[in-house]
Amino acid sequence: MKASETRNYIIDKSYCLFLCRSYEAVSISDISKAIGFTKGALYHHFSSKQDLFKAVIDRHLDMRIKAVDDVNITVYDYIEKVIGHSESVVNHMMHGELSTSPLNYFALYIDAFRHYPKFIKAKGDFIQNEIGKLEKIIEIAIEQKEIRDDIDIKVTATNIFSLSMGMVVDLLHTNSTEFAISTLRSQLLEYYKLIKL
Amino acid sequence: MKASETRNYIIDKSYCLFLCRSYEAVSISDISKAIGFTKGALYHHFSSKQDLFKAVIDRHLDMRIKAVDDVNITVYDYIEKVIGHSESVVNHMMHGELSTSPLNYFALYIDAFRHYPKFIKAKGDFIQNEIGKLEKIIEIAIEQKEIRDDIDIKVTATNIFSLSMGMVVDLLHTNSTEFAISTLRSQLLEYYKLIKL
DNA sequence: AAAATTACATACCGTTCGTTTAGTATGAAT
DNA sequence: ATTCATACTAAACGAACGGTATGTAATTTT
Repeated sequence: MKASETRNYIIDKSYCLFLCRSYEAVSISDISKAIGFTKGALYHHFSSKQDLFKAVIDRHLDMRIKAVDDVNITVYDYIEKVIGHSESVVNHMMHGELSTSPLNYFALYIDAFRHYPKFIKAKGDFIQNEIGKLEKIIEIAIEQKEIRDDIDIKVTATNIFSLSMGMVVDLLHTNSTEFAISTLRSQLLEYYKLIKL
Repeated sequence: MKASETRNYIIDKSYCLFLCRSYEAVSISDISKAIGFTKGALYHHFSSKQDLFKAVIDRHLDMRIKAVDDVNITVYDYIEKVIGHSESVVNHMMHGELSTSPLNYFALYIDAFRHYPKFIKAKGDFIQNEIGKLEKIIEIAIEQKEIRDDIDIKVTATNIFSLSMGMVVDLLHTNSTEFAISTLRSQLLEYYKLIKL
């Protein structure tokens, strides 16, 4: 088999294991068993366990998750987009080919933070950028008289962002994606109701 | 030394280790070194690693964190209480005797979920109860004409709760507790501004 | 004071860890 | 046909893992 194919194959299989258990809890032997190759083969493609883990994170936990790229939309459209995006992310988590709990994704993030230092910075930048875009959207929405002008733009952006993050906490305890998404929708729309003109 | 004292001493020391690394990453030998006793002594007080871990969680991650016990307060007072409570929790995390990142607390929660099943239920009940109390407070606040009566009580309670949870995400990327707390204050007060009469 | 229990230390169990080394088919390039 | 890198297997490495059996000093109970 071609090297790059095998490499990706190993990464994908390892991803499942790292996702469902922790970095330390998954052993090289476990992975070797899962991929159907010996440990030697594994070390032919990756120099160490950490090297493999980094490859897994790069491939599967990268910041490709951009809900919004255009700032020329209304706040209402932004909220709709965020809901839609959250829905697809959650569905992918829960009902994807490897159905797992959001808890596991959280745990994988933390493992990434701990074993792949550059990741925590990337994630921070991502959030900062995401809130920045939202501020821009709110600014425009005020000019366009979509929403009230007596609100604090920065804080409002943070609030809306926090609400979408709050869903994650929800998901940790309720196992129904439908409920979590509908809660998120209610929360965001309630907030929108408060700020709209 | 008395048994119960030694036991608590071991729990406290283990707590530091489990907090800063993960359950799997901390070995019995690590703990043995940290407490200055041998492994044999350790297994005299605890029957297994998991048994020790459960004791750590029971002692240090229990649900004693109740910001509010009285529902006969205004929404404004509730918010002030939550801010004050969050402040003390965060300060304990960051500037306590063992100064550590909120990331570690998150990780410990997840470890507790994974290795101490009853914990996830307890935490879920706690959140449910917390939001329930908040609903009651909001209900009264509407009757007392403190806040608007055209809001959805359940959703509003969830929103306020989500905002305080959002701070945690903040803390994962900013290392300044002052900033995180002042952001939380701004967020909650901004929301209060929107719902007050 | 004798007996029994407690609180620890010492030494070791079998297993598994991440990693390395040596060797072997395979297929392309010369 | 021979060379040579590639993609893998098999086996072993020392270190560390969680856990236990046995021994002993100190304390408490009788």
